[in-house]
Amino acid sequence: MRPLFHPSIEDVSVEAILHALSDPVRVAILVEIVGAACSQNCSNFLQVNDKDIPKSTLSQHFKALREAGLIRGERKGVEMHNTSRCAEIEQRFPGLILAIVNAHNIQSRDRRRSGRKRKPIS
Amino acid sequence: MRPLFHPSIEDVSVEAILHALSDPVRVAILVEIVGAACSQNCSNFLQVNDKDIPKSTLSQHFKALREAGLIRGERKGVEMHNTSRCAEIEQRFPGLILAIVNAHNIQSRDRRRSGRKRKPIS
DNA sequence: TCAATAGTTCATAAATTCAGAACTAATGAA
DNA sequence: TTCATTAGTTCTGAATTTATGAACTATTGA
Repeated sequence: MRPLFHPSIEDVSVEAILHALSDPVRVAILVEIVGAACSQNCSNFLQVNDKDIPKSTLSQHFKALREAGLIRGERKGVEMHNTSRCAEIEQRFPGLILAIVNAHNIQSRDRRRSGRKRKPIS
Repeated sequence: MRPLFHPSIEDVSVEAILHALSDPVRVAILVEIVGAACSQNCSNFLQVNDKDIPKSTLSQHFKALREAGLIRGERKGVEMHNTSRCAEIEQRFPGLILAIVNAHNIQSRDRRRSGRKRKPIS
């Protein structure tokens, strides 16, 4: 299988980062990968924000994150190990990822408070 | 003519902001509006980064920026006065716009240094 | 009333995204 | 080896989004 493409850090563009993170599923994936102690495989995300994501779609989302330079994916046996490249990006664009993740957190908190997206009491 | 739509600040979403600013023309417009002492009309941007932008396209770009909550547009006689809403957004998502504009500046500087996008010596 | 200016809307072609189906690659068991 | 399983990618067509020329609207000034 052909090796996955990863841009070198100097080829990472702000446009690509912003585009990648303008999708709520991709932000959720990145936040999870950043926060996790160990690398994450794709199948951990077949459910995101209470929504089922088909695995072909998920694969495209991971590709988008990889090609934007936000994560690194390494095939380890049968599964993929995904790790964040945020430290490199922090070097190149200081404060960018933090500000975006932070803004997303503020938004989620506000939405919870105002009662949007609340799970129905089953 | 029907009045232009502007979202209230609590309806502004991170996704919409990031999507709006994932386009280089729109970032350039926003940066210009933020940096300008007075409000800017659309026709100031028929050329952006040495590229001609058709006015219908430009109109859509301004609409995208308005509907993302990044700028406010007011019709003043025959032309439109566009002003930034960054102060409001700073209240809601501290540091976000600054980090993005900053990252774009770093990228432009790097590109100039590495010789990309250099105008041919005519 | 007419022409000029500034910008929007419409229509359609081009590009992008989504998701099911088929495929590939690695592993483990028989 | 061969088969089944698991994890993920690629293919393909449908749906959505974007870009832009052409037509349109609104305001101003002559």
